[in-house]
This record gives sequence, structure tokens and C-alpha cells, in this order.
Amino acid sequence: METEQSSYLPVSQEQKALPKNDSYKNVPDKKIIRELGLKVTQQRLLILDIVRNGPNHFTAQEIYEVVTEKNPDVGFATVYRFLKKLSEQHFVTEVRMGGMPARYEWAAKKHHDHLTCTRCGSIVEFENQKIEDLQEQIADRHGFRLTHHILELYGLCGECQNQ
Amino acid sequence: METEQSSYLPVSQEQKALPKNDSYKNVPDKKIIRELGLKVTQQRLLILDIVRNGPNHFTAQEIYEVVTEKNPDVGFATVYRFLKKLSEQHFVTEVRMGGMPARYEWAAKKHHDHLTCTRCGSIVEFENQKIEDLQEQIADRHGFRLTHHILELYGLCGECQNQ
DNA sequence: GATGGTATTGAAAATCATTATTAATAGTAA
DNA sequence: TTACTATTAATAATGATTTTCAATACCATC
Repeated sequence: METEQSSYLPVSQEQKALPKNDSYKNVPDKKIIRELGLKVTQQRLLILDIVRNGPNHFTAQEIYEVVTEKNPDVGFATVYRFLKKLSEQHFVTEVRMGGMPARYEWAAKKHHDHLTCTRCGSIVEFENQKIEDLQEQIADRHGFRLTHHILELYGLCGECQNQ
Repeated sequence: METEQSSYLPVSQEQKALPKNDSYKNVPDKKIIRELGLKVTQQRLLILDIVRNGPNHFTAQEIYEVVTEKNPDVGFATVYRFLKKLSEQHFVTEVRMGGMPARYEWAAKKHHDHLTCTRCGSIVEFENQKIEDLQEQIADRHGFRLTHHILELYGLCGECQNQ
């Protein structure tokens, strides 16, 4: 059990932990953008709509592609900038693995973690309250106040185990 | 609970799960390199020595710097290439967060997870057998055979909670 | 111990996701 | 509507990681 100082500090500022449920389900996009302390723009409305109602486990690139189908004039950087804001405030969860582009998902809904097959890439979402509780206990024990976590299980799915 | 197909497939090949203990502690570097199916070279011996006995939670860059102190002729790419091999076979664990360079650590020792302060960057290592067991149960329930996992808790440490 | 085939290497260039820059534009408070 | 400022699109820049390729080092076999 050791504590050390890292030279690369994570770049998150606000540490408000979002509720781990779907209490944001009926909150309009505009309100969420204002809650982020940002101005409501057409671009952000469009991006947020797709983030909330589009495909799950998306990359910035994928969002960009869907966005430009509806409005070809939206830029790359705008998508990245807004996704970053959303993930800083934990409205979306960011997961990076290997050297792949980061994947995001709308987090202000029922919380869950992932079980990923490293062979075929299939993803199973699961939730386990016991693990959540244990995590809180561990944090308490070390004087931490949790804001979020990443739990990703990797292995072979049933199919891939039989080649 | 949904299953989906991802277009970006993880690039790991062998799926042998390493034992979650320090059973490799007394295995010589040479043997480990051969176990990876690689030739034993001076560069790999040097890198592996530092990975096993040097600082914990290191970046590729940090390893490179220590390596070149002892042998200035070792290249960047060699460090990256070898780290990748090691992490593909789960001899080192790779964790990426935010846009920061990936951090690695020697994994073939007692297993543990991390509790990280997002403000000051301090890291606490912990182990929790109950969580490990629950993870196995979850995998079983979905027909998966686990090879590894990432559990990273983020929050504010006691000090940072008081500004 | 020498030899030859092949994996490995260093150096530099290439890649690719992400971020910064900047002049132009759009949101919004008054 | 006006005026102020945040936001934007386009593009260049960044920075970590990977690839390329000719030169070299391993190591099984002689």
C-alpha cells in the first residue's frame, strides 16, 4: 500500500459526482449545456442530441461523422471540445484502451461497467451494486471521496473460446 | 444488458492469463523474454531490468530516459516495441487516462488496483479479493473467461478535499 | 568457434488522435 | 437593436506511438 506523486497530473477541474442513475433522462439538452456553464449553440445541440440518442460506445470520429450528415459545416474541433467538456463534468464517460481512439458514452443514465471480448470486440454491459459498495468502502478507508471509476473486464466470450 | 460489435478490435493475440501473484519474482529476465517468443538481446535485458526493478507507474518516456543513462545507444522505438510485447502478454499492465502518455507497471507480481486523486495525482494501490471474486462471477454469468481487467477509482484524497 | 539465416535494432519519417490558433460569426444581456 | 464575448470552422501544430528500412546482433547448426 503506497502513495506516490505523479508528475503528469490529470486535467480535470470540477469534481461534482453525477448521480449514477437516469435522473437526467428528461432534462432537455439546452438545460444540460447551460449547466455546463456554456452557451447554447446549434452545434452543441446537435452534438448532444446524437451523444444522447445515437450509438453507444462511440468515438469522437464517429460522432463527427453523424453530426456532419445533418450539418456538414460543423468542425472537428468543435466535437472534440464539447466532448471534452462533457467528460470533464462526467456527463460522458471516456474509456481508452490500447492505442485506439477514446470511446465515449452518455453517463448520466443508469451506471454500468463493461465486459469486453478481446477477440471479437463484443461488449456486455453489466451492473453490480456489491462492487460499487466495496469501491466506496475502499475509498473511505483511504480518506478519498470518489467522483468516478473505470471498471473494464477483458476476456474471451463463449463463442470465441471455441475458436 | 446489450451486446454489440465494435469496429475497432483490440489487437491482442495470446490470451493466457498470468497468475495474479508474484510467482514470476525469481524468474530471470532471459527466461521471460524467451517465454514471450523473442530473442534475448542486450536492449531487452536492460529494459526489462528497469521495468522490473525501477520506478512504478512509469511512462515509456521515463523508461527510455533511464535506459539511455546506462546505454545511450538504445532507441525510442525499441522501448515502445518491447513494452508493447510485454503488455500484450500481460507482463506489464497499461493504463491510459485523459490524453496523457500511457503508464505501465510490472504486472507479474501481487495483483492490485489503483485509487487516484484527480487533483494532486497521488496514487494508492489496493487489493480487494471480494471484488476480484465478484468479477469472476460476472464473467461466468455471461460465459466469458477473464484474462485481465482494469479497475481505477478516481476522486479527491483527504488533503485535496481541504483545498 | 565460425557461419548463415532471420529477428532485431536505431534513426528518421510517418501516422493519427487530439489540441491550439485565429479571424470571422453567433449568442445573449441590456 | 446593439455591443460584448464566447464560440466556431479551418487549418496548423502537437505529441505520443508506429512504421520503415538498411545495418547489425542473435543463435542454431555446422
